[in-house]
Amino acid sequence: MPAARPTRIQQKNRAAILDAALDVFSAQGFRGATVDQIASAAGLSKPNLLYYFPSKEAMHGALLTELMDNWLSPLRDLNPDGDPMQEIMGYVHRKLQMSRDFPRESRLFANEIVQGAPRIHAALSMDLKNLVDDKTAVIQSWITAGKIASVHPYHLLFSIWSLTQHYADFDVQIRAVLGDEDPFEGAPDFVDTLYRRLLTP
Amino acid sequence: MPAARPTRIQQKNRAAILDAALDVFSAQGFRGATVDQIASAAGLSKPNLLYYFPSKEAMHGALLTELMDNWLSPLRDLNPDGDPMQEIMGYVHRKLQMSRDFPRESRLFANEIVQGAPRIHAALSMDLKNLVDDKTAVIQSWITAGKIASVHPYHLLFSIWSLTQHYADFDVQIRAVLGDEDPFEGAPDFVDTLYRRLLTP
DNA sequence: GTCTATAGCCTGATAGAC
DNA sequence: GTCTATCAGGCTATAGAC
Repeated sequence: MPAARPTRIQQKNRAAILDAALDVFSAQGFRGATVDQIASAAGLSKPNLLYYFPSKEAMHGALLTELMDNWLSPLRDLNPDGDPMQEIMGYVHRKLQMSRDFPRESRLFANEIVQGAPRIHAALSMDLKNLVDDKTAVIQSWITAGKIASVHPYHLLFSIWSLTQHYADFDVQIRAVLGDEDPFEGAPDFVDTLYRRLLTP
Repeated sequence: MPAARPTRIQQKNRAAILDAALDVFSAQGFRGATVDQIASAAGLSKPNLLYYFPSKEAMHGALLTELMDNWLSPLRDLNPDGDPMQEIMGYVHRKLQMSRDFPRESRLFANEIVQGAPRIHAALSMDLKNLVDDKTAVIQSWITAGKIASVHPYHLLFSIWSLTQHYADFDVQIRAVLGDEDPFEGAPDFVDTLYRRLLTP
């Protein structure tokens, strides 16, 4: 018997569950989240939720793998044939926008990585490493060609990740410091200035 | 009856417990850590550990408050009367060193803040905010005096925090990408270049 | 597909002997 | 001060009716 195609209800429930799971996992971490919290956030009973996903671990894993691709797509889109400065600035701004628009995703990964990335270590040292090796080579070629100033390409990427994701991951701290001011008001200007001054040859 | 002064054994055990708790909390977060893990890491039985601290929560709280002061001391030391560029670069390098030498402390705070800082929210919006308001005013005065280039002082601090602490908090990711290379080999040069180019008038 | 009820495990904390 | 034994509550996951 062939595997049945998911019905509309199944698809809708599965999506609602993953959205609720993202809410809870990103706010509490894997261990801090409970299946009950996810179930009520999704508007389902706990056993019903476990009808769609065999375990709490399965939900978490599905989220991580489903989101990993989207998370890395801005870097994947860095175009070796584009204008170097424009490509890097575009990457920076797209990452900052993702921090603003998808803070839950950022915190999901932050939770996982701060605690040693037990569930995505393979993806980091394979997929991520390969992608980064590829793109740092591009950046290095731009440096060699004199299109941008000389910096360590890996640390350049680390700095972009840390700075942009900081606005999502450390959101409460930033808001505690800024008070009423919206963090994302001054951020685009700041990162723009920073990377232009760093990279202008 | 006056409170008895702690004996040497008490002091030694208390210190061993806090060190073990820092190990476990920083690696697993509050919810992920178990009292059993902390106890065996400290070489004590679980009830004995709970003889020194009334609860798991108490250990966590003791760590956070004890470490908060040390964590903020580099910023507190920013000297309004020193040479502006030298003061800021000194702050950057000291923060980077702390990331290298005290990664557990960095991850303890990262865990707490990513999950909404439920236990240190007051400290963030009081102590931290006051300190930051104070120091950003100093930085702004340096900008007005033309000693450093014009940047948003708050976002400048955010960038320093995020970039330096990234090397501790996202250590596994960085090592997965870099392979054998030591992250802290290229980091000091990179951050030095970055902030000099950003801040040179 | 969805529920109520519950099994079975883990964990924080306590009792009480030494 | 330190231990063994254990309680009580919360948690993941399953059983089984509908």
